Amino acid sequence: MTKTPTLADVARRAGVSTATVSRCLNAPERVQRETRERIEAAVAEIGYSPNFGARALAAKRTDTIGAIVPTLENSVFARGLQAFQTGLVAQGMTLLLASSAYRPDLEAAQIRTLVARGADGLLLIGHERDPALYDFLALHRVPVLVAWVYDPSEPRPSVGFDNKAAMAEMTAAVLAQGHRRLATISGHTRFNDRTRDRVAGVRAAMAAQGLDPATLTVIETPYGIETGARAMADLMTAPHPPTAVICGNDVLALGALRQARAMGLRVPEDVSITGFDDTELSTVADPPLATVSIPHGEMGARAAIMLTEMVRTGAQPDSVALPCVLRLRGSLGPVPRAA
Amino acid sequence: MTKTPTLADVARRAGVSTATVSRCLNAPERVQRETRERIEAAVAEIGYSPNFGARALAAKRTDTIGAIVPTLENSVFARGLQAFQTGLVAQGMTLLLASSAYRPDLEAAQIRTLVARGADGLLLIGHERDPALYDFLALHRVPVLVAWVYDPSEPRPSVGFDNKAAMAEMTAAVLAQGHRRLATISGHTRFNDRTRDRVAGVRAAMAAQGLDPATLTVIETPYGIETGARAMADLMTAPHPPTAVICGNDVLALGALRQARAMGLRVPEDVSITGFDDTELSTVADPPLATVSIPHGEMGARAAIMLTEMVRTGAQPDSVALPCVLRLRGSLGPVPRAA
DNA sequence: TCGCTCGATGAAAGCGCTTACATGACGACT
DNA sequence: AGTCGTCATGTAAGCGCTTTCATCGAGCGA
Repeated sequence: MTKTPTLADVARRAGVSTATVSRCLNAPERVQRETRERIEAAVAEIGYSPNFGARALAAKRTDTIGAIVPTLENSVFARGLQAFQTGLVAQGMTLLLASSAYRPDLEAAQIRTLVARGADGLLLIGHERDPALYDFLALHRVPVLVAWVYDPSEPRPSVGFDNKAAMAEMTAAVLAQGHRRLATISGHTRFNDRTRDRVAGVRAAMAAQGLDPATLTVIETPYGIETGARAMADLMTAPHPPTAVICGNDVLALGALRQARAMGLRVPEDVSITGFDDTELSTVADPPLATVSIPHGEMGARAAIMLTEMVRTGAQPDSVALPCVLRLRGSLGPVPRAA
Repeated sequence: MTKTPTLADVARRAGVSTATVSRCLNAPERVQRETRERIEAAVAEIGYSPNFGARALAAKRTDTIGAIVPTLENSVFARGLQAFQTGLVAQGMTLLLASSAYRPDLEAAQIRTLVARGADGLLLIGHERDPALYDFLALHRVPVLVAWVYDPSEPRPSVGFDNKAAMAEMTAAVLAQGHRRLATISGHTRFNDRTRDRVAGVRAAMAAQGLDPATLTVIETPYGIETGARAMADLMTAPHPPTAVICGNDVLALGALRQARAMGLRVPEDVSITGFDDTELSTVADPPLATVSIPHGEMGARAAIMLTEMVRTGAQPDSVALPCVLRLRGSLGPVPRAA
């Protein structure tokens, strides 16, 4: 069992000092061409690759970015994360990933873990969390970028979209179809500013049309097809069922859609259903799901660039708002005559 | 700007040596109760947390596990990964994640990156890759666990399922419905043993029924709803269209389903369609998709335990086969009379 | 009481790399 | 010729932790 080669081995072999080898690896332009070639040859010959711990210790950075998402179960975050990861790789960074199962306590633990693991920066979803966590991050000088929301009033930079405005736009489209009895199936709004903003968007759009936002029925439930279906069942068996159900995301909406079918309700003739996210599945549903399309790829890519910049320069960039676009598909139709 | 506290600060404060503090952190039972309490108090007071780089350098491990999946775009890998990540956290490990976009060259680059980033072990999807990569990993003494397949004949341990057998089972179910003109929409089989095994499974089942496997029409295409739809269009406009289309995964199948609907074909009356993976979307499709259910969660959780064990003890565990189960849903029906 | 063992702790040597600073060679300018 | 700046490289001091080995008492059997 021979030892793994070190910088010193390379230096010896190339007949230079370790400093030169280090420079050759980190800033090749600062060493003469001839020397560089000699070093590169030595590296190749003995199969050297730098020791991560030593590098991290000496350089005080790991070139590693942490991200904590609520879940990977559905493709809601997976797509943005994919773009984020790809973007990081392009910047020479690596992704440390954790998930919180939508639980603030687990998220807090993960934040601490990732920082302890040497994450140079952190991507978090949504602004809302215990201020102590932000203090902790400030103490450790770990820059944070918040994604999936855009809120310039928050002290931290974010990259995402205006959940409230997007949902208001969708609601306006629903109202334009003549619907007046609306219901919303939402994720839990506690600890979750995205879901809360979306519900607020529905209410805002109603108010803008002179409707009383208090008449909106809201069911909160964990994200999931099954839970969406159950919520739908509750809504439609109530005394005055809504004519349109605005769901907080596509997964809930697909559950609602399935449930409607199971109850013999036609969509959109008997009830309209809308989603949020535009996961690729929404086009496969029957009828295809009307939803709000979110720029996952753009958001992930931008996040990678912004966060890398923050880590490297310490800069505090401006928040970036990305546009959402309405996809008005078959699951949204005019209000039924009888209603 | 005060410096972040170090082990030495804790030691000074607690009136002990750094060695004792280190022991207290890593093997608390080896230091006397009273001393331990003093140290713990000091840690809390000055808000100490260990430096990752230093620890990695001195201990020669990072408690970090790397994983490289082909993509996060769809939920095929996301669900297993979610379980894997959760399992790792339970073992005190952290996940370094990369994706390869199904490209062997990118995967190779990612493998090198993750090793350079100090991954103690690696989770890879499928066995097939350049042997030089396995040499590289052996050289760096990084244990590898292969997931999403089960193949005890390979030299490396794997945790997953027998893709060929599972697909053969599904095909047998299709044949049992009287279908004889079959087609398969598959992911690319080059560099991908999973897809290849699945196609082989279809052929094996045909042979078992005395059919000529050569009569199977196979279309290879990248994974995606659109590509699945296009493949379906090609299949159904050919001279002798199949009566059943067996897809290599759910995403392709959902694309095929959508295309069938677009072409005015009824499923399963005119054509049957089956998938593979049992993503949660398959129950939402109309008709619900017949598919092979894969134990994502179990696989991810087992992988986390096995790989942690490999890293900690250097053991080479036996491969683990997990059972798949057929979900025969509405998209599979009897062969049409006219066919 | 003596000699031992054993458990708790300390001293100190790295782990492999980065980087501030020192050195020396070489031109260019005065 | 003397001075200075520049560039390529070397020297060496850490970075903060783990771990080996040594030390020191206390407890214990003879």
